[in-house]
Amino acid sequence: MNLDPVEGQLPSRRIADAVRSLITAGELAPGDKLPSERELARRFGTARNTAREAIRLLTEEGLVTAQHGRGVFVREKQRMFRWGNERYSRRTYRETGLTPFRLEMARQNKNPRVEVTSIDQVTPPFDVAERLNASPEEPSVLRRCNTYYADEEPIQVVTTYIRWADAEDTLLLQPKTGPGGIYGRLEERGHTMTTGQDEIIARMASHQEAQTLDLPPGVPVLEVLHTSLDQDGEPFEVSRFVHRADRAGLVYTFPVEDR
Amino acid sequence: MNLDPVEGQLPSRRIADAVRSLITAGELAPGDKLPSERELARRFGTARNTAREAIRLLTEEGLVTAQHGRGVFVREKQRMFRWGNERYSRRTYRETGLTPFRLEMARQNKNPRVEVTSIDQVTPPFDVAERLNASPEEPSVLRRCNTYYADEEPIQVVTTYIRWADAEDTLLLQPKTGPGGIYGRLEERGHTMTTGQDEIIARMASHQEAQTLDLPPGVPVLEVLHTSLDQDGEPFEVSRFVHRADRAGLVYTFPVEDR
DNA sequence: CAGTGGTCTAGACCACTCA
DNA sequence: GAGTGGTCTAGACCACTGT
Repeated sequence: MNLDPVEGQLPSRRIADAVRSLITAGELAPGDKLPSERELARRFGTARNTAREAIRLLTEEGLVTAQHGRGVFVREKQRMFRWGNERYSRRTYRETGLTPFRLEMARQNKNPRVEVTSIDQVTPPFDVAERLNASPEEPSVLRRCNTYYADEEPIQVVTTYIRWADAEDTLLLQPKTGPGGIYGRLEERGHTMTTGQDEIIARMASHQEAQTLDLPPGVPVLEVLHTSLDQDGEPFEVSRFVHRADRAGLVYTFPVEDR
Repeated sequence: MNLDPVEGQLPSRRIADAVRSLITAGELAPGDKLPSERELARRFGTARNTAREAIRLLTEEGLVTAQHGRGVFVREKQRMFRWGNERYSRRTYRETGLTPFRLEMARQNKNPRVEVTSIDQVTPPFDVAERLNASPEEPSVLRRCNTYYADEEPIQVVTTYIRWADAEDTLLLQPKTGPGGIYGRLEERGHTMTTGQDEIIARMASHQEAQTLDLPPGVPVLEVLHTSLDQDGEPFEVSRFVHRADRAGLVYTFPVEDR
């Protein structure tokens, strides 16, 4: 492995550049182990901290990932889960009998599992209250928190908000919401999803999210704030999806109106 | 400023937790200056590197940002630029006479500028070739690279790919593409955008992107790979949008088909 | 057990900002 | 020029992994 040639200003950058070019050149393939921090330091004639700083730079770029006691490895390209407006298509559900999540898992040959982590009556966060026409100052909504697993790996965390008036005395208060899921129960309350709106941002994960999603450092999250509008154009459900961005992508297909 | 109470295992975590709770409690407002690294180290009885590690953790979470020679500051909440399927609405363009970018800039009272950084005939990257039905092994496409600025701050980098057969001998080879922009010229070649598809991922920026976009550390990018389909369902244009994620959000509104 | 990454110490010099 | 973050050194101990 040739690790000498790179010229540069800072020692840490020189080490990072040298390792990065090995990776992009394919000499270090995904899954390969990097030289240890001590070894890099020795070869470049620096202190271990300096080699460590170089590794940190590469980690931040998402190129490598460290494993305690084992080594630093070139990150594997992960298969992507794809979500988007198809997530709300009733046709797909009727044709396959599968929820969008289970359909995607079947496509990828993974074992799906959904864990309902909490169901309670809460005061909605400001952005949710705004979109749901609910009071941000009293416990006006039902909140359902779910974690979705693929082969026991956490993939997405979803928090669903429904106005309390629509939720009380229904199966929405139970973990099992019955046939058709939450949208089935909401139809019985007179809300049919007619329009969807997804607002998407990317950001670094909070401490807690990083733990729940078992996120390696340097991986951002994709956050989708979904609002369901019914036949009267009234919002009746808001969900916040948090995906780990190295495993999830979104796809939206839309007509472009002419006039 | 009360910085003592937090208990925890690691000194660096304890410092980070203490500062984080000051921020979330509002005692340190956006724009406020944190105590210096040396001061934090003194108060917590640690080495400076340990306080520095705490700052690094907070930077990674996107909570603070360091300015060389000035200090570390609580990050300002930035106004969001919102993009999405409205980006391709012809109606908005006809009603306002503004491109989506200029419209969004006008809404936010910012000065728009578009810089065409290159126009050339190239071999398309694999993902583009796939979506555009173009050969990935010969210079089969025109590539146009643009950087978009708001008040002279780089906001997004856009790379547009068009099959060479559709582009040659047109204004698409020039920086100024004429009335209606590139879609105007492509209509003259028989392609009217009828359907759009946006594929969205989030990731950390590459070295070069971080420089072009003037990205602070710890800020991911949103990448949108857009494909335009014409009246025959044939793809005729693919663009890759790279946005800095702390300044940009996406919004998609879509009908939910019933059957 | 040896080797790895994770964290910490106690210094040092540099580049930048601001009064 | 005083104070700040940026980088580096040369050690140290710990927790985890594999043989």
